[in-house]
Amino acid sequence: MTRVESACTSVGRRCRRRRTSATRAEIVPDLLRRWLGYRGHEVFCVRNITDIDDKIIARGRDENRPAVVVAEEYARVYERQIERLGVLPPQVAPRATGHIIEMIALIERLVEVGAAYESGGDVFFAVRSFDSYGQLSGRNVDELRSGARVEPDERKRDLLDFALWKRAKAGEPSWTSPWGRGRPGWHIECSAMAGKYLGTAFDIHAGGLDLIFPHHENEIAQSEAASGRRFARFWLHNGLLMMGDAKMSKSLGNVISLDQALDRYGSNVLRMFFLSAHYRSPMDFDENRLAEAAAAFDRWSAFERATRGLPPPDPLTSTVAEDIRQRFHQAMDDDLGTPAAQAALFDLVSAGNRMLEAGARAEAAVARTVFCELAGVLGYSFADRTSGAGLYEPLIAELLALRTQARQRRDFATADAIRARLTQLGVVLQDSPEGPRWYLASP
RNA sequence: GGCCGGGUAGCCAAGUGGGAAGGCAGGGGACUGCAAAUCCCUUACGAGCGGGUUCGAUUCCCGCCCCGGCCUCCA
Repeated sequence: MTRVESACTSVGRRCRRRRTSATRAEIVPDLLRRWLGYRGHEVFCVRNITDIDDKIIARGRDENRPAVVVAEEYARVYERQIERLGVLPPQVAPRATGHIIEMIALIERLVEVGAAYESGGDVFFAVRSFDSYGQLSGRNVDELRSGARVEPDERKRDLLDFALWKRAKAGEPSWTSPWGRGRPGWHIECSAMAGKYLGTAFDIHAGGLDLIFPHHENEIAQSEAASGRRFARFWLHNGLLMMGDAKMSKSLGNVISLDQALDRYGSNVLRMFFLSAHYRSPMDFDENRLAEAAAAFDRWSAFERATRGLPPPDPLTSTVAEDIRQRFHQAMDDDLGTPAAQAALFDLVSAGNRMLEAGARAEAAVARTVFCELAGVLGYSFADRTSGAGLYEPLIAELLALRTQARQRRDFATADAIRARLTQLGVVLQDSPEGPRWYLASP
């Protein structure tokens, strides 16, 4: 069993930033999960949702509704969106506000072991009490201190200490605690929920590179100071997704929301976009990239379509397909090397098309099987676009027959008009030696 | 200023101390009534710049330039 915390997702922090990792921080752990699963590991995945913070409180006040209600609404919208992206749902998606008791217990423990102290209703983590603080992000406590530009807070013993519990302010949601009414600070919720659902020590913690400091660093400090055990064995940090300068993007007309992108391109294309670069590299989000990804994915779906009707492969193997499977495995085993893995898939598609061209149908069927298997591991799915038109299917067939008749009497004007009209209606027509084929345009 | 990551063809993007993957776009050809799809050929004597190590560097080392992140509250 591999225990994974997929990402610390905060509801309050949505899409305002020029640079964000939110979507990638969902795609990347999803990829890891799928790959581990394919490799025979059982994966238990938790996605923490932070549903209480300044922004949520502010929004609740603006909308004149309880903050937790607002938060839950946004959380569900978020989850729906991520699901549309084809991200497998986690086994557990705990909410911070449902784990106040666990957080309080954790903070009490930290106070007990001398890693935290109460100060006028606030509780702070004493950073200097934790020797390896800064290790994950490669920071040194003294340098951090000299670089600090914030005015000293007299309630803290040390500038670097961070809040575990915040004394309640008027009009804010608060909970009772041993230190009076208040609410949790940022970071502690992730430690509490990870501890509860994954255990005090677990395998992999994923998240955006932007969270490495201070959030992940603080999670480690809190969790390890309390448990005395190693928190996460491995960290999977994804590079950021640059949304570009909002003004500039707007003038170029390439600013697009995740929902819009999903509507326009579908989840496969989004996935192609994200997996085209290595997960640790930074990448730019703009619509030209999406259009390129769409063109690239079209090549895959064309192959899938072309091989759909092939008889299932008999035991015959294809050395070409097996070589490619090897390449794919090797690329993915080496730190989820999706660019190389996908390159192998593109080569498989080329080889498969050549098999088709050469009439090697049995071998092409093997290529198809391997292709679908591997693309499936990456989370791609191929819908049947040659059916599903429901009642219209017989009508399409009828129009195709009319067009074929027109072509036979060399009435190309009529034939082309039928094809053009069908295209307008979202039915793509392609002639082949075996007769005309059609499919519904994506997404 | 400090720490970290990155600069590879028109665009995107890998691997590698010794032939620079793959995709998109472009050009030529085959097939086709046409189109689409597909196939074949083609597009970096060069990898931000300058040094160094080496028989040999895009790949290692040093310096510089540029881009980005973090270094602060909040998430």
